[in-house]
Amino acid sequence: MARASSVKDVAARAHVSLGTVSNVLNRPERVSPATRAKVEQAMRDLGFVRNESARQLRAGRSRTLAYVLLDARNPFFTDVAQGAELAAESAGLSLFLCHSGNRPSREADYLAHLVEQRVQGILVTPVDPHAAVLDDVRRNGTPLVIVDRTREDAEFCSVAVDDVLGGRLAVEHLVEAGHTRVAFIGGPETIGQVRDRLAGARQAWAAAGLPDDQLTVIATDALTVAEGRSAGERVMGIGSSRRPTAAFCVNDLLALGLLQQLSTAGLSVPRDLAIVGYDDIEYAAAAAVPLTSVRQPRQELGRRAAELVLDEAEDPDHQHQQVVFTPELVARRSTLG
Amino acid sequence: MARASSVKDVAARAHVSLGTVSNVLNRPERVSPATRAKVEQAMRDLGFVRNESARQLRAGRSRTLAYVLLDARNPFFTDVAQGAELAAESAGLSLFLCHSGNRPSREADYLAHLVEQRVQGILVTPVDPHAAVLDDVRRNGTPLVIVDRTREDAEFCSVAVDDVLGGRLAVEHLVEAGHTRVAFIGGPETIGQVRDRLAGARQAWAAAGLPDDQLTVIATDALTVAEGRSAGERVMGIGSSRRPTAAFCVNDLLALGLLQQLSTAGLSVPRDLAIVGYDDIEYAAAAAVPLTSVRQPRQELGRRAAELVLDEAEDPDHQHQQVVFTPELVARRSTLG
DNA sequence: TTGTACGCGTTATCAA
DNA sequence: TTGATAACGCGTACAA
Repeated sequence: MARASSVKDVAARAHVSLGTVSNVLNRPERVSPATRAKVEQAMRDLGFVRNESARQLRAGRSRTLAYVLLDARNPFFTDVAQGAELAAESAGLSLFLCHSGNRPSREADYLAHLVEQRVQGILVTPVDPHAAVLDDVRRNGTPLVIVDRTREDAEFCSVAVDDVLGGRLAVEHLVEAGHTRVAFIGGPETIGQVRDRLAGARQAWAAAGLPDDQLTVIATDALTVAEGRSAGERVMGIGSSRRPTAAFCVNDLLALGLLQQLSTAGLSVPRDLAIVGYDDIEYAAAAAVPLTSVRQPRQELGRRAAELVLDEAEDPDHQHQQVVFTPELVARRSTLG
Repeated sequence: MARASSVKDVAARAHVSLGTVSNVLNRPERVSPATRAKVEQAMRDLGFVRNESARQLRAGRSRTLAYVLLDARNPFFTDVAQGAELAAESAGLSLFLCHSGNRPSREADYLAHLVEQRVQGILVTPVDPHAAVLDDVRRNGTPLVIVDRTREDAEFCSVAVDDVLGGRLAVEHLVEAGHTRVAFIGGPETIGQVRDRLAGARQAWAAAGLPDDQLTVIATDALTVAEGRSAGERVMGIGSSRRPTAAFCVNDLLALGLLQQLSTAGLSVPRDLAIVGYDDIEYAAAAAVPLTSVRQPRQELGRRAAELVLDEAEDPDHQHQQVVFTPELVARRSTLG
């Protein structure tokens, strides 16, 4: 396949100068209709396509945003991506999704590549929000916004959801329904979300005057359906006199696994065990027993993150902000019997 | 924030010429350890980052692949993306995911942008495999592979799965289980997959010597959970003497919706209705009643597509290939009672 | 071993 | 209205 044609080729074919071709592209009003037609014809003949690398080299800035995410298979992240996509589109930009698969090395690869590409801005849900790679990006001057994670220092913009509040909402809901023995299912605690939601759960529990030891923590190794099933086995292993009557799962995948395990074992939800999930993914409402869940404004999260990164890119007086959204409980049959 | 520093800045700071800096980057063996150290120190001091646009302009080729997909929220596509990601990684490339959201205009935007970026190659699951935008990409010389769709002409490489066979496997499985009234649920028929799987279903049905009118087609407007629920209502509206005893759904989302609708209505799966889905997404095995489903080698699909696009990019003698993978039925409780 | 000079494709300035 | 030319940052052939 021959080398793609350039403005120079177009100019030659249209018998005009290179500057005129450029004018046709960038200030068409300055060029006479006749020559413009000639040039446009030449472009069609040659199948001319602007070379974005050259434009960018010249302009010093690109027309793309990127979102580096942990796991494209988790609907939470793809919804966030969708929100960012909409914001990017209305700013006339492309959004590239990069899938780190939870691996620090691949995440670092992508970040480095994006910085080298001089993208306008990067959104990232990092494996570890304190990793030095993020600071490297900052030092190289590429705007970066942390999504769904937070850092104590105010070196970056971030958008997140109030997970402590989310945990509180979930447990308050169960307490109001009269439950006095509840299981908290989730882990590992290295994940900030897990810690925060547990903290919120404990706040609500204490506020209701319930004894500490009636809020059982069942630790999992990951936030997956399979772990949910295994947690279900452990819950059922608890003697019935001490068994919780409700469970709060750190995310919907766990809740779905738990639900499946219970119905396999012939138990009924919510009669034998009420369940609250977290994230309100599409499959939550579509489960065999529709799942009560804590909904996060996912699209809004992505949209706001994209706006912040653009502000950082364009406004010299940009101030970093930590945006915190408010979650909301959606009650369904898994707690309403 | 100041302009990012260039090789020129590094050269000035290290008191060497610009060519030497370039040598440190590209042929470090040619430069003496002493000056090399000096240059590397200057790079660190300035936070120097190569400008990929300039490199690419010079080199004429980029270091990225892209996958333009229909719906990032469908696990099928993200699994394909994962396979492509692995292949890209082992070739030392980045893979950018672009989400068209099933909209032809956004798909066209992305394809145009990628061609302008001169990416090494594009994988695409197009809204319409016959759309002219694909031919435009080809004419501009960017290698392109069609994923999970096919075209009759051999203008492109493509990777797909044998959907006729998949349809046959599903229905053969139901026939072997003794079902003689079966519903085919899916649509719209503008989607090639729907047509092919239906064709396969009919083949198997005819081969078993069963009468045409006992294979009922229930058309849906989309392949979503919500449509599955609505299909469920329609199935249940059929008088019990004529009601199918099994359903074959064109994808797992439909099957999950159907399953949910049935259990809401107090019917049992598979006793009242056996269900076969398609795709074998993670949630299929995790459903309240684990779903029998037709599995496609999704990661393999992505991996192979990436390999083909790289071959097209690198081998001047490249021949287009239509790769067709073989699906496989995974039997679970939704048909095994 | 190090330095100089040119070109990649585009855009913008300035002169004609 | 159109044309000539410089510059963006990098890589490389060639000269010193």
